[in-house]
Amino acid sequence: MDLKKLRYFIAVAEELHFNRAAKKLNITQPPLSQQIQSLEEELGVKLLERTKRQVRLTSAGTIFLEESRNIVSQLERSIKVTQLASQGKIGHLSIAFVDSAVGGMMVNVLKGFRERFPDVQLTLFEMTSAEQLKALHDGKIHVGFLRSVDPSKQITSRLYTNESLVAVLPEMHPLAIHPTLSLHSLADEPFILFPHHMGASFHDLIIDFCRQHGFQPHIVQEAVQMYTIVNLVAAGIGISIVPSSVSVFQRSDVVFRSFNEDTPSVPLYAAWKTDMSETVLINFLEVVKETVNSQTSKLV
Amino acid sequence: MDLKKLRYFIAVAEELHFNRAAKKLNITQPPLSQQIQSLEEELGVKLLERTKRQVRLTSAGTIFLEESRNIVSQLERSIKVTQLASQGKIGHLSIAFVDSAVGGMMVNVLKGFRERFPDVQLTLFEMTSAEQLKALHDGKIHVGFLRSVDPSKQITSRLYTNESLVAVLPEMHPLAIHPTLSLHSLADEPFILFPHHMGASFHDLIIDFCRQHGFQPHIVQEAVQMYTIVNLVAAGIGISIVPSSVSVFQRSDVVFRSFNEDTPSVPLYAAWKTDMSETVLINFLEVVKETVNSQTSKLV
DNA sequence: TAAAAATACTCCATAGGTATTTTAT
DNA sequence: ATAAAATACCTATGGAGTATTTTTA
Repeated sequence: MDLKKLRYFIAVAEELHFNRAAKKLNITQPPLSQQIQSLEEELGVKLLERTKRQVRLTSAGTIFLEESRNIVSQLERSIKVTQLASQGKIGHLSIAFVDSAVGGMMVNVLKGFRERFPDVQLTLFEMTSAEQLKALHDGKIHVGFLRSVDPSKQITSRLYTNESLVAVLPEMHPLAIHPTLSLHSLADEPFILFPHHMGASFHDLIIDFCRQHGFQPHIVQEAVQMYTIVNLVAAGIGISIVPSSVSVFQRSDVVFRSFNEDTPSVPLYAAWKTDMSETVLINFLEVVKETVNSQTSKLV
Repeated sequence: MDLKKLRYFIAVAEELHFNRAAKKLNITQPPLSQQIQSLEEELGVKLLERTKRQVRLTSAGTIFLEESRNIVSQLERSIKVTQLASQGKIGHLSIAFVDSAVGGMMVNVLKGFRERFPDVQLTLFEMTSAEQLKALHDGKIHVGFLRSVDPSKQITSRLYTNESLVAVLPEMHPLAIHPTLSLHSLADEPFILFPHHMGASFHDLIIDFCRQHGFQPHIVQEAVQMYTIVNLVAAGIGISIVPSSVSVFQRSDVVFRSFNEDTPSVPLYAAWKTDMSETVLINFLEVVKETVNSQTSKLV
């Protein structure tokens, strides 16, 4: 069954005149008659009554006209939807991020993407870096913002930002009176840290940083979310070292202090499955790149 | 756009393998590849990812697969519906009848039709014969059961039944004590009759009947519906003469009495537009004919 | 090397064209 | 006599076939 036949039938049913319909369809009358005949034969149904110098729809023809219109318009709609999907203008994108990334440019990325692709549905997940890598492998998310790279070639990463480290202290802490501090002054402090087993990289970064300055931090508490760590510091459980972007999350009883020393930089990567070539993702990564560029140029 | 392409695409999308899909479609692999290519070109969208020795759907392809399935199944449904309509197995039929016809075989006709064509919707109207002829001309009803024929050739009528006339008397009327009566005994009675202006034939039939037996009936009241007439008789307004089938409508205070004389017969016709060739109507008239035959044979 | 899709090309079915006939008013 | 659909016949596009090449795991 060719959709063309349906269009031809619709034209004849609308004009109730083979010649006019043929003109409208930019063909001549005989092939139109043939097509309608073949359509009727294919259905085994008389659709049109050719009589008394005029064409009339049979009742079955009336029904088939309605149906044909539906099918043709549905096909047109389907084609449009498919084309929009292939251009990444509609569809769905699942995005994960480590909680400490929210404070940075993430919100600008999301705003920019939503502006350019308002009909793409975004689903956001907060996950640790390790959870994100697993979710990427499993195809649960399309893209992640995380702090460690995958060893395999199946995941592609791109550096998004590099942050320095800052100390988090209770407001009443003696060291809080200075605008900056030295790392070794924290040597005897109780530390709250991201757990090693949930992602070695960030944990080890802090430990190494301390070791390079002559001490082994005394860990009294582990916590997964950076904002949990900040809250624990506020409660007086201990102090911590976090990526600088966490400091956008201000709360009472807590202060952030940068170090006199150069700190190691904490990377934030955007990561996606290497073989994932969906246009929604390509578009999203494009917006990510643009956002990074515009932010960086502002800083200059 | 040929629906064939959609079917081909569905097959490939289901098998994710051109050779197997081609086998399933009873064609060879090369034309299948070509058809899919031409479909992709027509849409301007890559539907399938041919890579690494395997075929995969793109996300746009996934959407188009869903859409294609819908379109194909809708087309199949549309064809079926149209075929059923052309066979008169679904659809709609508007039927009118004079009120006095309900008592006769009408109910058997309706029952028989409903049995054979349960998916045809019937709409019933009670109308006078004149109203029915107008409604037939206007295309408001498909078929009518009425007591007069249309002079024009546009309406075809077929005799359905012929009834005799009976008298309707109040129960307490002196003439009611006899099982039958003579027409001339009604010569001085007050008559309730169907109005002349609403359809001359039945009115004139009664008048002529009386005249042939030597009197002019004294009309005290007119009423359109036969059952109204019966109720008026019950109320003591007068007496009347009605088609015998009206007597199936028994009510207290009223008796029906047949005449000693031969009465003129009152015809009941089925009537329809001559150029109306819809199968629902043909089927209905067939059932009408069968019902008449089976009823008649029962009487024998 | 082998499996699978793409390409090359051949053939025929059929859509669409022109010319003409049939049909109903 | 004329308007309109059907029919006859021709041409050319393109769908399906066979044979072969390309690609990649």
